[in-house]
Amino acid sequence: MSLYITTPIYYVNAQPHLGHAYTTIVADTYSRFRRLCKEDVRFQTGTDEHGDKIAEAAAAAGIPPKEYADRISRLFQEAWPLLNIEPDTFIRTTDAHHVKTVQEILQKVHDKGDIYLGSYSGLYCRGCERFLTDKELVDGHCPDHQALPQPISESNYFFRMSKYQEWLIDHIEKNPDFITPERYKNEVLSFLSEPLEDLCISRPKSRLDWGIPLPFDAGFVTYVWFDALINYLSGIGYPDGEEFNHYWSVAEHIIAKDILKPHAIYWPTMLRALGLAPYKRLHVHGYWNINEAKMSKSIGNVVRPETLRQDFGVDTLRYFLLREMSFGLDASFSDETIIARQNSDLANDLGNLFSRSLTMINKFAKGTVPAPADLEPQDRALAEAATSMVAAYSAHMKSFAFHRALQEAWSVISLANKYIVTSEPWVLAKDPAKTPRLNTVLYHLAETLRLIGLVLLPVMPETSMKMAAALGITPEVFRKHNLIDHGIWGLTEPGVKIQLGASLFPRLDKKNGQNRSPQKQKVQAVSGESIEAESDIGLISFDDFRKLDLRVAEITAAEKIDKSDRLLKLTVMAPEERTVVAGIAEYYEPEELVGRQVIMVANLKPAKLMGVTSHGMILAARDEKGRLTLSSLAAGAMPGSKVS
RNA sequence: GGCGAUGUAGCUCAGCUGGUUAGAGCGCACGGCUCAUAUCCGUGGUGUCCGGGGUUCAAGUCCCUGCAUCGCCA
Repeated sequence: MSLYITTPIYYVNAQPHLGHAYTTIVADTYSRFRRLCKEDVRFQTGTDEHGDKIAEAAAAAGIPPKEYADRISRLFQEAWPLLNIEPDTFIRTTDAHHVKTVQEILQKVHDKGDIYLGSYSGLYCRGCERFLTDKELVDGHCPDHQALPQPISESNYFFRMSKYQEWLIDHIEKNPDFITPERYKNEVLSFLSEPLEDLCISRPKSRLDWGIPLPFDAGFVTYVWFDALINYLSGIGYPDGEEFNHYWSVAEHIIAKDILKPHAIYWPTMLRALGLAPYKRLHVHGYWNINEAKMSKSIGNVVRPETLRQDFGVDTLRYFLLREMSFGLDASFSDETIIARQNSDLANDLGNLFSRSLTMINKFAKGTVPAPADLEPQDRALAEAATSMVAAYSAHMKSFAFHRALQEAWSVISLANKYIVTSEPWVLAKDPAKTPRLNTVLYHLAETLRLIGLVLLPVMPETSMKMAAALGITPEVFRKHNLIDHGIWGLTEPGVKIQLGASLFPRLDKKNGQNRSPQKQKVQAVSGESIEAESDIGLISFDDFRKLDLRVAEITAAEKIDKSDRLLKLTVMAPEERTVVAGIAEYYEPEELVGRQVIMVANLKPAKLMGVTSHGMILAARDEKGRLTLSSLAAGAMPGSKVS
């Protein structure tokens, strides 16, 4: 069996963040899983590089759009190997063969009569890169960008999407797996219950130059979806080529729920117009909420995969993302939850099972896996559980229930830990007469670990390799292992030497992840220069803001500090009495300060300045002449009241 | 405003077509073991299964209604 799995191509207006990483890790894990089932897999990801926003960002950076796209695209290409993600193809919408394919398809659909010239007038938001309806506006402004949309009237080309509406409804209803999970299928059907409008697929060159020109009208470029979606075809060599014939019928797309409509409605109708079969399946996942806030570029609480890798390691990150989210639903990400997973699931359960089992084989069987003797019921129970786990795991992996698949593996890990306690190998080891029994127990542990290591390969490739290596399976041999031939009990050859290594997973304390600061999120390009890839760099999240304890402070006393020109020692009520040192002596006399209310950072670490310890910082700003002017309130407030 | 989803232990959630004392993991408390990464194993408890009404011999599970949260559409 073959399989073609894709992620969306990511728009190069943002650096890779957790959302991109999740989708791509899912695709990588699924690819590795199907390969582990001996299937032929083609895995594609890439970048989407045309459009207003890119042109504008490039202009702002003073470089050509292509150069800008090159830079950001490279960030994606470089990010994936760091997370052990191994796509077969990385497509870019600026690739020559993609451009050519898009034009061929446009021409074909145009020739067929499914693209026509129409006119459109409305209010256009540059931030959204689209026209807004009156009902979307809030006080005449775009609700997402707070900008005033511009009235524009223009001719444009439209794709006759409505023509295929009935066919699409029918196709979705006849193929229950076409869109999963079911909630998203229902959402699409609900949307399709209303008449579909035709899709505007062009922009006049006068307004947007950075795009693929329409082959039948040089005055226009194609817009967003007709360009982007076609990557799924151009990446496998449409219209001809063996790869295309081989892979298109088995295409499965993975997306986040925000681009459901283009993938579930635009794309199948485009394919229908082209005379192609629709893709096989569409897998839709939810969002990661970070520290309980919605992850969003505009809020700025994005998490960089690279930072996570440094803080927790690739395998922990991959395990966490797949174990914590049930595919399709939203999930929460926080340092606390990932650390909890690492400590309880990975270090305590798996890591410790692995460690204690290998140590016992080393101590009680001279470092080689012994041959099993007569079996007792609990041996059979463990072997049976491990074997049936492989089947249950596979079924869940096939249906994108990654968290369930992992739960299956962990129930065997838990059983193996109980098995050790009930069989007490350390007691057996003291009595030479019990050596056969001891050998049976140790063999069963080794074999259970081999199977666990095997099923973990798609999720945690490094850990899986370490486990195999420790059990005496070389990387060259292990790479050839698969679930069909090796997912069965009893393949460990007695006598194989084990290799003791370091712990699989360290236990973490809460300090991990704490070094993640906004400054560290600046991404370094290979050349070493820092790129302002998106507007949110340097922004802090609301949670960051909440860390600040800003309060109204009333100055009750002020005096100059000896030998300092700039420092004043202030006594403030906020509401408790504090001493604060402020560098405002050049601009304010002590006596004019008493009674004033200012804004103070109340939870700044105390610092000693010219021998006086300051417990806070008074906020001030420079005026146009460079003089400091103190912060103040428009009206009086209670000393100590919170500023927010 | 229309459609839909969700609301179960402190937290995160599982409970298929209604059927014996409602479950898991984490956290918490106590006990046991010592091979092991202060890890593992065992025991324990709490739940008005969102509120109200109804169908049924029997409802967390079906119907109606109210509330809350969320999503899509307008």
